[in-house]
Amino acid sequence: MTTPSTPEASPPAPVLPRHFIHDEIDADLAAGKNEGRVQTRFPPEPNGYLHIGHAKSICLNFGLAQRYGGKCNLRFDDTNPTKEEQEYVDSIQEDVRWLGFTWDRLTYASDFFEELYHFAEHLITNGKAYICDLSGDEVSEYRGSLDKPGRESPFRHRTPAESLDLFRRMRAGEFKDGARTLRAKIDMSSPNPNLRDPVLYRILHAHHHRTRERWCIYPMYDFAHGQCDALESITHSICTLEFEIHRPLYNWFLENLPVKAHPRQIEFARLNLSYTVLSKRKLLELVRDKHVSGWDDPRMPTLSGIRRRGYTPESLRAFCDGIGVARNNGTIDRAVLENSIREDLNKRALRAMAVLDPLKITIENFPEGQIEWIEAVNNPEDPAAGTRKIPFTRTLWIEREDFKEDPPKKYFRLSPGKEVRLRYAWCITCKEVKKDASGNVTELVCTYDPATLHGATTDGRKVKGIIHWVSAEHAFEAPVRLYDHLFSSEHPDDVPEGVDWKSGLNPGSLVVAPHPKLEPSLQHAEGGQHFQFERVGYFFVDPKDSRTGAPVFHRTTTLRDAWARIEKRAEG
RNA sequence: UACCCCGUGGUGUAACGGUAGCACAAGAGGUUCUGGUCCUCUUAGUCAAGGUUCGAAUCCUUGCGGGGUAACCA
Repeated sequence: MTTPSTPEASPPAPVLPRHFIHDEIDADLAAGKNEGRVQTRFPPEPNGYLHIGHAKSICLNFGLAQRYGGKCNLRFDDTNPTKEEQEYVDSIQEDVRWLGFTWDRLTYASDFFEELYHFAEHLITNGKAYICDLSGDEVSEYRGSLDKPGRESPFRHRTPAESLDLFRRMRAGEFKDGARTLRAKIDMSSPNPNLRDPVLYRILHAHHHRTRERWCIYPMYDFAHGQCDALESITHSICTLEFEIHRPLYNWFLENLPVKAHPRQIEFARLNLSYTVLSKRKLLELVRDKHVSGWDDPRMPTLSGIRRRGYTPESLRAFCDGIGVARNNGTIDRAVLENSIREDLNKRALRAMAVLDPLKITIENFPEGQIEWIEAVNNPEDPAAGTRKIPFTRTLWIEREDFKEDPPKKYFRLSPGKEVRLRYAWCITCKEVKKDASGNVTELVCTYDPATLHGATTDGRKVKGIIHWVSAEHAFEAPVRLYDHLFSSEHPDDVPEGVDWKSGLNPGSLVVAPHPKLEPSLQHAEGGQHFQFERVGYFFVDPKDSRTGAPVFHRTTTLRDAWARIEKRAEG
């Protein structure tokens, strides 16, 4: 007999939090716009690797499409051939797929170069754009400044016929880079500098990663973006706050061009994360100047770096859904990200024992040569993960920080004469401390209580501390890379005038454990697997550097550590 | 100095003129063979001053604070 499922019994579907963009879309839908369609796009420029800030945008754009039963395109905004590369195009697609999203159409702004060119001729013909012969410096001088209106270009009143001829000759390659531009004729005294006759096309004799040498004039972002949106029938063009001031121009083009659709631009605040930088320029600099091993260095906030660090797409999506979407500029605490991966990995990561900073102990009343195979749970959160056997022998490794000769108050771990439980095994008591000539502890001699393998002590004495261990005879060593914040300061972008932002780099962001001792089952760990090293942290088997039988571990994040907090508080 | 946007606990985000809620962080306790997980509880907020209203985080005005904008970048 099965219990009939009642509505109460089935867990409610997770409701993603609403935000202001939903309000806007709902209003558009209610007003009957776009035939009830919702279509978005994620429009990266292929000039760098995607980072976690892009993840927010990806989750937003694809998430909106999912929520409203619409579609989301992936569009490469490739209008500047001097900065864009195929390598970036490839990595971006990989990252979006990895995050778990499937685009409807894969497009490139360059797919629309011919249409954009004709749009430009249309503006010229209608007297709304002209060819300007001013140099770059002159253009910016004529533009005025934030508080001073601009002056009209002397070429502003060229006839449409003359401009059209010049524009065609620009395309034909008759002029050198920078010799002329196509400019919109809008308003040189507008308080919005974007409307002061913005440049639409510039001459660039450059190789483009897709169109090769086909073009020597390229549209500017403003002239390309909205029109591409319209050509793709995008309904809602979501972008970050710094484009807000471009919106009047975005709309001006759509109003003055023969486009069928009129998408709407909506801006939101980009993600900022503490203890890292999130600008492509700075990330590129870190890569180029070798402060990190590459775009996929596990300390990088890039999606490829975060992936190699051991973050899961599920945890990233949960993070992005949880932080909200608004128009306030703010910085998310790194701890929120860490919380999202801990929450995910706690449920799925297999447990194992690994001693990162080993200290040798000898159980003097445990027979030499004897091996006891002890059963250990693979994941207490998931019974289906089963159990495994771990070898216990007379000589073991324990964590050096799990022993203190002079234990502070509330220290539950090993110290002379004190008893602790070895996880899954027996309770031991420290009988003797061996040291080298300079006073460093080299070995502990302990005894074990054979009656304590399962359950408590027989005489009722309490053993509060539990520590992890590895059989010295069976342990193996493997590279274990311990990562920390890339920057020591919480807001690495906030540096005083004249100070290099890179001076905030954390010198301890990567520490390789010198002689970690791992339990034997870990030898067969495969690239891409997640583990929790009990009492230590979550670790990821690096798919890039690991080989069969020779895994390389990356610390994704530490476990929450109540003792560390107590210690820290005691210090100061 | 011009224009635009934004101000809700420490951080981020809800509340759509009607009980200021959630998450993270912080703190206290409980459970636990991970000082993990889990559970309970606590601290803590509407930038300020006026105005409209029976009633304002929400609408208006002013002030203050933060951010954006002057590439032939996106």
